[in-house]
This record gives sequence, C-alpha cells and structure tokens, in this order.
Amino acid sequence: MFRSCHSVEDVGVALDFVRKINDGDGESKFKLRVKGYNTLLMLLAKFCLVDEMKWVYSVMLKNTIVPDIYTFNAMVNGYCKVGNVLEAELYVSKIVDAGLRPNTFTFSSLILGHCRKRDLDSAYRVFTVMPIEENKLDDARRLLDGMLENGLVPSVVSYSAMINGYCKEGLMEAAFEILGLMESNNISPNARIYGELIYGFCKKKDVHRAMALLNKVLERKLSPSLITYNLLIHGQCRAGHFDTAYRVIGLMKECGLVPNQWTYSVFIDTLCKRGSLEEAHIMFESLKEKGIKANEVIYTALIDGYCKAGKIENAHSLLERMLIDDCFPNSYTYNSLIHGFCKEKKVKEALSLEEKMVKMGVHPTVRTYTILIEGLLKDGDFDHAHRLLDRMVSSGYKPDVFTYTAFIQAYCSTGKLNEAEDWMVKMDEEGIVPDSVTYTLLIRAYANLGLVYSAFDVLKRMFDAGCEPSHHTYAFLMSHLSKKKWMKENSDVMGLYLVSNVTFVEVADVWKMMEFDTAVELFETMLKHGCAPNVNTFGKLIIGLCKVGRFAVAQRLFDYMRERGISPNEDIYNSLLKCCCGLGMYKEAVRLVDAMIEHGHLPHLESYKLLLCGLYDEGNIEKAKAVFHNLLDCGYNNDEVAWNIFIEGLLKKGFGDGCSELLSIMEEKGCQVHPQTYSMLVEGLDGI
DNA sequence: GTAGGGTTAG
Repeated sequence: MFRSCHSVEDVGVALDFVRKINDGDGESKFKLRVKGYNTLLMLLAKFCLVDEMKWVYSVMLKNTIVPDIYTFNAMVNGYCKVGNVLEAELYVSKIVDAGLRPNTFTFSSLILGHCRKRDLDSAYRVFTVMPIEENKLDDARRLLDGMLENGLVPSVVSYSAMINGYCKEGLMEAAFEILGLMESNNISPNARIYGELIYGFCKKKDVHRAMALLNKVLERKLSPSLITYNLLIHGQCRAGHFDTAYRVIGLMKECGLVPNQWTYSVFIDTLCKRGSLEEAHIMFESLKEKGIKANEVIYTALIDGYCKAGKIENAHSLLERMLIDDCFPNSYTYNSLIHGFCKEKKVKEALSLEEKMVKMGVHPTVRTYTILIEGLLKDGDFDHAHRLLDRMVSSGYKPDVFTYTAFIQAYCSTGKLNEAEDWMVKMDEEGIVPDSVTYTLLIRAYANLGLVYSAFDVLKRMFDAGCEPSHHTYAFLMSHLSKKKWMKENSDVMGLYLVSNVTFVEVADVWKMMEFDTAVELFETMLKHGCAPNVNTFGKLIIGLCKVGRFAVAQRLFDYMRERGISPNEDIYNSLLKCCCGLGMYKEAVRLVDAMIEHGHLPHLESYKLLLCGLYDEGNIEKAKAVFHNLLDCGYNNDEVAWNIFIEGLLKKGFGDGCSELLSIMEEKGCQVHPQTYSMLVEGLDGI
C-alpha cells in the first residue's frame, strides 16, 4: 500500500496511518501486513529516519506481525546508512535468531555501514557516541571477503559500497583493486561504479585522471549520471579550471542531461570563493531564465560569499529574499551569517541571530556554537565563551576538534601555553583527535616565546600521533631557526611583524628567504627530536619553494632527498615541473617529464601546455614533437589534451604551425577528438 | 518485494 510513496511528505502520510493502527485496540479497521510494514521501513531507511523505523518496528511486533528477512534488512540498512553499525548488528542477530540467514542485501548494507562508521557528522546532535575505529575500512573489507566464504555472491552494490568507502578516504589503489576483484568475479562494472572512482579522483584533486576515466565510461557505451558530471564540474572548479568546468557542462548536455541546481551551486560557490561576487550574482540572477529555482544551497553559497567579503548588508538582504522566495534557510545559511557577524567583530548581532535561528525552527549545530565561541574568544570574552560551551554540552552537543582548537588558539595567542596544554589534555580525554592546525598553533606559540625545544617537542607529538604537519608547521619552525639571520637581512622589517613583542616572519616570506642550509638545520633538529624527515617533509618544503619560483633551492632539496633514498611523489615532481616551466627552463622541464613518466607519474597538462609552447618559442620543434608523442601515451582524455595544448596553448600563443603539426600526430595515432573541439581548432587555425 | 554516490569552518 505504500509502494507509491517516494517523498518525505509520503512518509508523513504513511506514519499517520501506522499511528492509527497503533492507537487502535487490535480490532481496528486499519491493518497492515508484513509487506506493507517492510515497504514503509525501506522508505524510512531511505530518508535515514531511524527513530521512526524503530517505532514502526515496535508497532509491528505489538500487532503480532512476524518480521521477515525484508523487515530485518530494512532495519539493518537504515542503521547502516547513518553509520550506526552497533544497532545494525543487533538486527543481524535477530535474523539468525529467527532462523533466517543474512543475504547479499544484508552484507551490502553492513559494508556501507562500516565505511560510514565515523561519518556521524558533528553537524547533527549526537547523543550516542560511536566508538572510533581506525580500521573501519578493513572491517568493511573483511565483510566483503567474508561473503564468498558464507556462500554469498557479492553484488554490484556490495562492491560499489566498498569502492565508495575507499574513494572517500582517497585510497584509490585499494578502490581499483576492488574493481579488479569484481571483474575477476565476472561482474562488469556499471556507470555507477565508474562514477564512484571519478568521485575519488575529483576528491583527490586529480581531475585529469577523473576526466580520463570519464572517457573510458563513454567508450564502454555506459551513461554517466548527472551526479558524475556534477562531481567532475566540482573537481574542475576546485582545481581552478573554470573553463574546463564549463566544457563539462557542454559534454553533459550532449548526453541529454540538463544541469540542475547542484550544477549551478558548484559554479556559484566557486565564484564566491574566488572573490568573484559579481559574476556569481549574475549567474544567480540568470537561473530563472534557465528554469531553475535557486535552492538553499545556492542562496547559502552567495550569502557566504558576501559575508566573507564583509558585505553583511547584502548577505542579510539575500536572507530576506530567500524567505520571500519560499526557500527555507538551513543551519548552514545561518552559520555563514553568524560567522560573518563574528568576523566583523559584531558578536552581539551574531548571538541574537542564533536566537532568531532557533525561533525560525532551525536547530543550531556544533558548528554554530563553535563559530560563536570563537567569536567571543577573539573578542576577549573568555567568560561568555565558557558559558556558551557549558550550554552547548548540557544541550547534548559534543564539542569537536574545531571547538577545542578555538580555545587552544585563544590561549596560544595570549601566551598562556599552560592553559592551551590543559585543553589538549581535555581534548584527549574526550577522545577528540587534534589536527595539524591544532598542533601548529601550539608550535607557533612556543616558537614565538623562543622555546625551540618545546616547539620541536610538539612536532614529535604530531609525528607520534600520525598527524601530518602542513607547510605552515614547517614554515613556523624554520622561521624560528633563522629568525635572527632573517631579521638582520631585513632590517627594514619588510615581511616581519610583531606579536607579543616577538618578531617573526610571515609564512609566505619563509619560502622567499629560505636557504638550503635552513632546511638542513630543520632536518637535523627534527632528527635530534626523534622525527625523521619523510617524503611529506620534503614535499612541503619543495612545493613551498616552487610556488615562489625558488627552483634552484627546491632542486637541491630534491637531490638531497633522493640521495637519502626517499623517492619523490607525483606532487613534488609536478610542482618542480610547473616551477621550471614558469621560469622558462624547458630543458630541465623535459628531463623532469621523462623522469616522471619513467616512474609512472602523470605530469600535469598545464605544465605540458607551457612546455610545448616554450619549445615552439625556442624553435625546438623536434623536441616538442617527441614530448607530445609521450604525452599521448599518458592515458589522458584526448579531448582535454587537444583543448589544453591546442586551443588554450599553441593557438593562443600564435603557434598555428605547431598546432597543425601536433594535431597530425594525434590523427596518426588515431586519437579521437570531440567534433566540437575539432571544429574550434579548424576555425582557430583558419584565423591565423 | 529490498540497496550503492555529491557541496558548505579555523
């Protein structure tokens, strides 16, 4: 009877029906069979309404309906979706108690549940604290492997849940291993499976691999979904490739897919984050003529953009427009505005907005409280901040790493290191793991007070906790090591500033001033403190140097690390490559590209573009051809290659001949280019 | 008769 229910509104109607059954005396005219209950339970699971599920289940038992495998599976699925594996396992045992056997569906749900075990978002009120399990993916994996042992055949869904789990964590090799596993078990991956992998690459900011995978999906005549395209657009936007993101819209339209709210929210959000508020607003206003109604995410992106730009008035009027537009603001919307007020030192307004939010029926979240606490602390009102913390805890909200870090930052910036350390202890007792920002704040504070040993001691704690130091962490440590030297060299105090009477160097300037010897001093001090510099240590330094064009020092470090038997990773190679292309050192760039390919790394297309243009500029045509040949074997999406190298590169730089030459290499190799790109190329070549 | 994906702090 609930088969036609699909929306949250339907759920309400269905629940009302069950309520009537529950209110009846058993002789009621409202009766439901097991199938009806099951359908309702699945529907509730779809919307993650586990409390309602539990109630429906109890009504079912009260009415002496015997649950079947579908009932139990629905319960397992619901709890797994919200990451509550403990509760889900309770229903698995009920399956066994009932003399039934868990099936493929049960296992697929459990795999999903284990992958989500830690996903209980701090944005929600969490009353039951789930145990944190580091090896949640291993547990999921054991379940997948255990299926065969139990005589069950994993389905596409079982594999996809596992692949999604790995992709979310950026473990692409493991994800591809699962792909291999399913293929060897004769299950052919569908578009959804590839969609998961594309998501993984996008999440890792490896958009080129994501695009190459898209090509593979299309070659296999599978249809990528709107979600997949949206993910690609998001990935391209985040990588700063705005033009490419627009091209992806073209590609999706060709497949008959229509960009939706999500698509535009990505664009609008990206524009806002880049500070292009006007452009974002123009796109927002153009939605109507596209037949798209702005949703709360779109409004929030724009509101957030205005708040970050300090234009609270505009943000506020958007909130009003939102309400007129029948678009309901959510906690994210209010959080953006509250944050905006705090940033402008208007904590009072921020606090009253929180009250308003509650009145509007929107629940504050951990984030709301944290933003307010941070605002109060930055305002120097420690008392109020503590009171608010008490209020949040007593209302059942669990402070997270951001909340604790706000306090630690406040104590660090006032030089109260003992209090800051007390908060580290408190955090540990609550089972909250500090992140690199937390540790780096402490390191900076110790360094500012001239306590080198303590600063490096915190680094050791970081290493021991398995927390990866950021480039900020290393920059603060180095600026301290070289402080006296740098101060002398910069007697005009350029790039130096004062905090609590201690002078130190701005992070951005560390890379500009850093010499090779400083790095060596860092490594030696690290070793003395029991932290051996690893590939990431070198990576942070090399990438930092490359960003400011310090190729010579970066290369020395690169050689230094290799001499010590540490192999550079793809990011290190790419930053070096980008740096020397930018400096016009094309011979060196060619050497790097060759070395990368030899080690199985993928050189960025942007660097190839610069390199090929550079080689043509130097008249080194044969070298350019050879480099392009190798590029075509890298497995890139050929259309993307053509677009980047020809249209964005050679044609724009006026190397039409080079463009024709390289295009013929593509044709010789049988590389397919999209007809639209091809006609643009021909047009471009004619124009020269 | 069941299911699997995606935004938004310091």
